[in-house]
Amino acid sequence: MADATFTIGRLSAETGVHIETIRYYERIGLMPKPMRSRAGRRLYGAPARNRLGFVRRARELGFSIAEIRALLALSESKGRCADVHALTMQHLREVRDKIADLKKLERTLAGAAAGCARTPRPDCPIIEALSA
Amino acid sequence: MADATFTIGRLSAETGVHIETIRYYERIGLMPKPMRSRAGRRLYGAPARNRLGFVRRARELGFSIAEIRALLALSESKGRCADVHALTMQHLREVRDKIADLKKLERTLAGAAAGCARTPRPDCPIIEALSA
DNA sequence: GTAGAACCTGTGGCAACTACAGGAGCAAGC
DNA sequence: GCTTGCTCCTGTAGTTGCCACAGGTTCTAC
Repeated sequence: MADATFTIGRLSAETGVHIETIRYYERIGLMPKPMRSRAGRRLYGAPARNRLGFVRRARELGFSIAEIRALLALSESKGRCADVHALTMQHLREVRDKIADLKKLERTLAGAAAGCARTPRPDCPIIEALSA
Repeated sequence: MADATFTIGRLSAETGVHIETIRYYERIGLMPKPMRSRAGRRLYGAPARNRLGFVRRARELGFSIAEIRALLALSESKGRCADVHALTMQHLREVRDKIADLKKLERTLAGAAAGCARTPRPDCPIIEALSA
């Protein structure tokens, strides 16, 4: 648990990020290239675990890889809080837009489905709506 | 406007679906292979326009290609309205789940951003939250 | 007759992974 | 000391739903 270094399997287990995803993050430069054992296996330490945890939580909040790159740069360069705030607000706006879009969609779908449930006609009103 | 046949450019203009996308739909079998002119150009008629319109509207409602395939099959085989209704309700559930997820996200992001806005500390609470 | 639009096929790219294939190393039990 | 089975390695291809070329032909309008 407090080992200085550990392999990718353990990093994966501790952070909940798939092994393939960790290697993918390395490939695209989101995670730094780790040390290797004599046999060529990746060896990680606490900083890698922290960074990967950061990435995972940011991904869970829906930040894109590009946005996470920016957040990481800001967090490491001790960038101004205002920059982080701006990035977060930008993301928040996108999330809110998406919610609005989906709600509109929901109303349309619910309306179509309700019409269908009410009328036992042979011609389905959902299909009709799509064919219009 | 009432021509018997027209080319892909006109089909694109009339339906609002990109030419590349129409060819893509043909490739994956969502649209049938059209007739060809002697020079090898695709020639479409009203049924193709209707079908493509159907696909476009269904895509706008967020149905996946696989779901649209099912809807098309149901609409053409005069499938039971209940089947269409079930597919729509399934999709509606997915949309509602996504809305719920995004709302949770929105609250988290808004909370983090609000903390940041309120406190002019050197350490950004958003970064801290992600690092935790 | 020729300029430039519109069309053709085929391929590669995007996001953010996931899933192999085919091989090598490593730890533990017999 | 050998085998079993797990973990790891690289590299490539697949996923979804398209979009964007490149490099070529054909059609249309002046």
